[in-house]
Amino acid sequence: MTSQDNELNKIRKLCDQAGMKLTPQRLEIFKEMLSQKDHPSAEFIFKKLRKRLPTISLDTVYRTLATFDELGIIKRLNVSNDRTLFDTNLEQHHHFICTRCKRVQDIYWPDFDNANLPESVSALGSIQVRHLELHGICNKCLNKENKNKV
Amino acid sequence: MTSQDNELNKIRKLCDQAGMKLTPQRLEIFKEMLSQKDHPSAEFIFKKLRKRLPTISLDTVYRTLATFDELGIIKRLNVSNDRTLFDTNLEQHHHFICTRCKRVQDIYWPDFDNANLPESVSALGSIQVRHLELHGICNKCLNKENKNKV
DNA sequence: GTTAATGCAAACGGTTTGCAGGGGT
DNA sequence: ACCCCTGCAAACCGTTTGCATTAAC
Repeated sequence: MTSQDNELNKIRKLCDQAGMKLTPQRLEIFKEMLSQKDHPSAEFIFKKLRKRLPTISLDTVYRTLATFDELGIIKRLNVSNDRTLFDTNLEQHHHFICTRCKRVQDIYWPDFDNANLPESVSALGSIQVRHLELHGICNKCLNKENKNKV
Repeated sequence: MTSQDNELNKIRKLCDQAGMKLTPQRLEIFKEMLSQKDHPSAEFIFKKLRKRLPTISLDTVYRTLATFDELGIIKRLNVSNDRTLFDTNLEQHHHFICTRCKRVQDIYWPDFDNANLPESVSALGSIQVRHLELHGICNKCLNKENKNKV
């Protein structure tokens, strides 16, 4: 069984369970999302897919991503003020956001995930998600900066 | 010297240093922001101020908050998808966001602020800001829930 | 008097929605 | 055959901007 078949089975099962039709658009959006290692916006997915599916519309991408988010297949991110990003990585992880190029990189820090919260914090309510956002300048941008100086 | 005078001196100095005029709108927006313990939106400030300054416009509030943000007097928050919130708390702190009522509470956790980042994380670039977002249900909403059950 | 800030209204841009036609089951 | 999904276009809504007027310096 190829990984293509695997993906197809996965999304077929997911649509089935949710009582949704498996349309070519949903399938392609699903595949495109999985192929993205970073955190694409709806518009990015739309532009990539238009090459394969010339008639696909941006609002279908939005609708589908919203549905996938509700089903828990992907997650909406709040990291940017201007456009919503989507995350296909469902593992517990955090983000490093470059203030220069806006790239969002995944971070894993299990020791922090497992650390106890201070009493003063856990007393505020029932805490379900802990998400760390680091902001700074990524190596790629730092290197560019150094090259310009020389 | 009253705290009113203190505030007035502070904002007067800030405007002066930035070569900005001290207008009644700026003064009142500044005062209103300081009086807010939570994280108001531009529209919230606008609505509160309209009682005192009936002719103030929403875009002046936006412009002023943007200016204050650039001057470092306040900070923009990215925590909500729908509206931008502003934070007057300049101390290093984090946020607990109630998924039910959307209230944003400040969190202090100096041990975490001072903890070393894992090598795999610090190697990604120059990290300047660490901001933790906890999501869950705040006590106020939990209490409401319990009352409804009884 | 000079210059920057305000208020108005209109633009903007990302996202959502109503609707009619089309495609999956 | 049924009904959900799509594509189109228009609405939506928070935010920004151009411009003439006004007010701070």
